[in-house]
Amino acid sequence: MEYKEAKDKFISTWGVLGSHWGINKAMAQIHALLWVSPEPLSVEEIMEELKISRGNTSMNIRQLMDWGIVYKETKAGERKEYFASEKDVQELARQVAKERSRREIKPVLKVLKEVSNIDNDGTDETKELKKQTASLYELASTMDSMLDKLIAQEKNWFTKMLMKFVK
Amino acid sequence: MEYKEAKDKFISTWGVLGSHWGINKAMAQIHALLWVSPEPLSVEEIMEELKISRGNTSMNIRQLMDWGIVYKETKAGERKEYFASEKDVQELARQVAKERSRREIKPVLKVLKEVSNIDNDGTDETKELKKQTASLYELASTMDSMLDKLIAQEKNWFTKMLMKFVK
DNA sequence: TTAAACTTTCAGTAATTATTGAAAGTTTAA
DNA sequence: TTAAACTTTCAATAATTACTGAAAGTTTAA
Repeated sequence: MEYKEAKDKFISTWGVLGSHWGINKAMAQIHALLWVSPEPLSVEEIMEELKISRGNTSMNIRQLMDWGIVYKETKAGERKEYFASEKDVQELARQVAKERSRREIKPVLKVLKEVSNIDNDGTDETKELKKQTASLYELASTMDSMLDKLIAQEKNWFTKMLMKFVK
Repeated sequence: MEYKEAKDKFISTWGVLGSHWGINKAMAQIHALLWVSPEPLSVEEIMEELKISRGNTSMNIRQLMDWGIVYKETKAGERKEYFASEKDVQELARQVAKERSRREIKPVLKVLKEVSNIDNDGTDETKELKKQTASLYELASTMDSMLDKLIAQEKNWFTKMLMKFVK
């Protein structure tokens, strides 16, 4: 496999993975492109490489910056903006964990807590609702605590921890 | 909050969470409904409760069965089929982990391995592509090994493991 | 200032994904 | 058998989501 083919395969696969995980294709592909690019890229270059419009590029770069995994860079003496991705895989994992926890897990935990704490009126339905949402609450909060730990720790903590269990 | 309100809130929240994670709303909501239902439900009952069509109900129940988290049950002397969800939260987590690993992580690992192993032609671009896809490969395979462990273990392993890190 | 070089926004449109509902298929009791 | 009771399929349609491109906005150098 040649460079170009391999790169395109990676970008395309990353796009597909993203869409399975609720991240739009363009956003995932821009990230993939920057992830493997040795130099920061301009909007023009990204548009050109991925064959997407200026608007689409601009909006998705912004989202990647909101997620904290893409940065704006300027080259001395140039007006144009360039974009580069966070290159450290641990840091990438930390940021993604942090954002998904904040945006998705935390709000669900809140609902699970509320629902599992409704008054017990003694019916089977209510008992089951309380029991089942409480058990999901436990699972989700355990997982979320783990993510919080991960987010708070230094870079290598995650891999170190995983290694204990994998080896 | 009353029973009905709490239940609807849970079902709706589960639907939203699903769509953030690439699972369609109807599928997530049917799962939520069965998860908190003390008794198995018929297709009619599910349609009625969630206000969705027969076809939609049927197709999504089938997917839930493919995922291994919903079962068909028959009541003695009745022709109609009833459906019940796996009620154990650990088992639910195991099944979801198993399916997502199989459907999404494994194929991505395959691509990452291929791409990171292309010939090094000495250019910066190729070096960066190899380096960055290799580091993703490491992360993803570490995580996947963890999932495999989880999938293979007895029910409590997951929580036990997590507890070590959370406490 | 101003105008060139660039970025962002957003209404309109395209593409994708989910849903319906009726027809086809299946099972079972009589 | 057969026909009633049920389930599944799938073409048509609706709903959602993503994308485009031109206009508006911003920044900077002269």
